[in-house]
Amino acid sequence: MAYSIREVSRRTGLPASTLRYYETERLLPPVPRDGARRRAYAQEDLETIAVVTCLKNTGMPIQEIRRFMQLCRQGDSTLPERYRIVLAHRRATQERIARLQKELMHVNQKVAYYRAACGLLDEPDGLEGE
Amino acid sequence: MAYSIREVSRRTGLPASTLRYYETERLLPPVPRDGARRRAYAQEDLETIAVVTCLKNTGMPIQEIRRFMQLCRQGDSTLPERYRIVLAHRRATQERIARLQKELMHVNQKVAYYRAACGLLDEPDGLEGE
DNA sequence: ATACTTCTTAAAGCATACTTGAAGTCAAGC
DNA sequence: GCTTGACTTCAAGTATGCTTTAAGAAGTAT
Repeated sequence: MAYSIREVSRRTGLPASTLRYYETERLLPPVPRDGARRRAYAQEDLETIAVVTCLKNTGMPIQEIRRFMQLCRQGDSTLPERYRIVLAHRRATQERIARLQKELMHVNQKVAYYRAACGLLDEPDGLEGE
Repeated sequence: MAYSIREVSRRTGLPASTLRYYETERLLPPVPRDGARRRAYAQEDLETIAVVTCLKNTGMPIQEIRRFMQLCRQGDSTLPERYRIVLAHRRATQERIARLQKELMHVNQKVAYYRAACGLLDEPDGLEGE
């Protein structure tokens, strides 16, 4: 039921150095060690890492992730604040997506422009794979 | 028909320091100067800045933006390469959006979890604005 | 028991994208 | 004519998020 840092790295796709970094930055709780002072991750730690990764992938800065994860370790009294944080973060993420989609339309216009412009050149092959 | 750096900053929302930085990084062509060696941006430069901003907002790193903008200044012979770049960039942007949307679902699950968990507490007010 | 591998910590280093500071130029207002 | 304010360049500094290095400990294979 305990995973080495190597195994966790394999499962999460995160380099071991990053897992150590997250721990020193207190995004993860102090991971229990084995007899040789090596990290022995529990299932629970894997789930914590998944949450951190989700927040990171949605653009939350390390500082805020630390804040949130610390609240998680402080029990039910922090539930309302955690709720406010995830609500605000959902909003922020929705706005990021909306902004990306808006910019994507500009990129699409560029694609259309270049497709037309290239079509007028002497048919450069190998561009049909789209 | 010529804009001061201050005016361009106001129109684009980018700090003057960033406009200078983009120029030294050759994301913009050398901007023409007035009699006092001050930048006098033309309409064309505003459009160039808009393109740079679009690429930046969609996550393209400075290096690649420089590459693309340099190709733009090299004439029609670079059209096929520019086409390949915008195609690849569209793909990358679509993938980024898709990944964000996937992670957003996880965030939504967190929101639902915390809404329920908070509902079981003594009704903390001021959270209904969603 | 000796070598190899994998881990440990702490500190330093790196990449990216700007931002700030210092020292100087120039036109305008008082 | 002197100050003020907006600009100039160039170099150095900052913030974020890791990654690498150095020095060492412990378990494993020969």
